Amino acid sequence: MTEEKSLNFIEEIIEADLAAGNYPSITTRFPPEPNGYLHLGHAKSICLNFGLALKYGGKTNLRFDDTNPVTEEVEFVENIKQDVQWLGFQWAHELYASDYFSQLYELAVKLIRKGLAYVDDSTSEEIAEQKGTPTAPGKPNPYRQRSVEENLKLFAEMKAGRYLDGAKVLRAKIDMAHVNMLMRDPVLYRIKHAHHHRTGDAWCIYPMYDFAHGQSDSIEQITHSICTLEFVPHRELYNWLIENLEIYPSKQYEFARLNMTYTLMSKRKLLQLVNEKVVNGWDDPRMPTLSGARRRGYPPESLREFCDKIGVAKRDNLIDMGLLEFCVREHLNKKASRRMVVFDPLKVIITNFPEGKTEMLPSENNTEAENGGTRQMPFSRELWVEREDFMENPPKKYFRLSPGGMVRLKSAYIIRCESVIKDATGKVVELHATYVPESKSGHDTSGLHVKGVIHWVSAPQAVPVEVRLYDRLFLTEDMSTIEDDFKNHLNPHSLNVVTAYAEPELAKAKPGEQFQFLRMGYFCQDADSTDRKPVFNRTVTLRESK
RNA sequence: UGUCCCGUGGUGUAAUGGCAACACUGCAGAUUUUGAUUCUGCCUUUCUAGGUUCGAGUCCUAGCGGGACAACCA
Repeated sequence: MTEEKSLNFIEEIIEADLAAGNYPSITTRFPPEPNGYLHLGHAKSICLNFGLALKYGGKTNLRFDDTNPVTEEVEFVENIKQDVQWLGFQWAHELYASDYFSQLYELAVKLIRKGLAYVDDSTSEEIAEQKGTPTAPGKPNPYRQRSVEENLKLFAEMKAGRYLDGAKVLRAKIDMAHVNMLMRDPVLYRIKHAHHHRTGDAWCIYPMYDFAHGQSDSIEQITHSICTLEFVPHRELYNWLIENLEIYPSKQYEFARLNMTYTLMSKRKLLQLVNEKVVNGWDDPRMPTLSGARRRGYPPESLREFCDKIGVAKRDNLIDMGLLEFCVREHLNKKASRRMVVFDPLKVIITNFPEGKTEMLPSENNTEAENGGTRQMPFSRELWVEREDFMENPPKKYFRLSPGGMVRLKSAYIIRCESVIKDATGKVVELHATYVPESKSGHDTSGLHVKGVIHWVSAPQAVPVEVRLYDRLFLTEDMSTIEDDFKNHLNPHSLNVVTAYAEPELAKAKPGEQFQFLRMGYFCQDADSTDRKPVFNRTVTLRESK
């Protein structure tokens, strides 16, 4: 019980802060911008932020970083909330950066009064040009010398809608020659005559990220503001603003974002796949989005376990998709009921089984679950088996069906292949077999020992189902290394739809229900299902060893 | 030709100056009415060079390598 898991670097910081009495308790936040759907990378951030608060008895706010009305929508807000809850977390407060627009405006005025911000009439091109480069200093322009009074008046006019988009911006007055480019008089406010999803047309000036995020953290008294590595250079500005605004000193810490093999985490590129209909929406099971994962059948606890396993550090990483699949299988193995479904059917006639007779055989739903129970499967003279489970000329170590060979039909009988029926082209169309009556599953007195066990479905009772077989979205392992269009790397076989024959019990399944199709993988019933045709998504294949 | 961040098995993550470990992957074997699960074993690791120290993956310096930074995006 005393085995202690080592701490990640953020936990170390928090424990040190708590031990030093720097904070009575911690407060974190998860700050998505509602301009797209959440993906696996966000799951890492969510698990981190909410997990920390849970572990140390603090709280976590859900705060939408909605300072750019042009790209943000209510639809995204709703889906983000749903995804966070699905992952299993509950926020202390649902908040919006836009809730603070008035306070933020006052803070900007305060900065102007202190002579630390000015209104600039330059175009964005001019500002970019004056900014210099990482190796060359920027240079100030004349607007930098405007008086406090003039800046106050101009900023008020910006707010009042006196100017067109892009005509003016408010900038911090720091140092145009600073080594950190973000400190070269960063833009704080820009004019956008755009409708905001929450504040409507109340505002025509909107704060930039750097003048909204840290200030929101401060207003909410966030103790540990955790973000990804690309914000490291922003930390200096984050602290500068807090200090000069004289507000609650939240502190920013950065960790490495999640990268995974054969996929992308860029919201912009994912949006492109959706818009160009490369995939069927944000929740397409091939997407690395949380809604895609949910639809594909990934249990939320497996995602949490995954986030726990990958850890939190500061070095760039590329996590094997196989690790996520491992976590998914681990949970599904314990939860999912077993069913038999034949994907590529080959007819088998049991020649010594009476015509018209149906025998009901019990089969275990899940031996891994404590009370998995059993279901009844019809057995009859005509069966479907997997075409792949028969080989006319089998190699040495093959232990499925072959001419004259025996195999166990799972939960049923041992059968022997007596003859192979072919069509004119030589294709195997049917197998004739005999069954061993004494070999009935659970009551086997035959004394036979066969190595192979295969799944099967009774042909007359078989129900056709649509099965969607998903594979990796991209063919390239590390998508961060490509230099051409990412769409060139799409896997043309990422979706393969087949009609399969299922045992009748499967017809009772409901959307969202998860199964293991014996020897075929884990599957989840899709919402596209109809009474006529149930649809199943392949969540993940079974592990396969030779 | 800048500043900042980061270099530990194939991939991740630990080791907090004192025997380099855990997970995933891979390989081999055992069990198995799923070639699944389960179990056992094995392979493979501190970027380089100096320095400090009784002792360095850990501290210092330099080099090398990777990443970030020049949106009125977040």
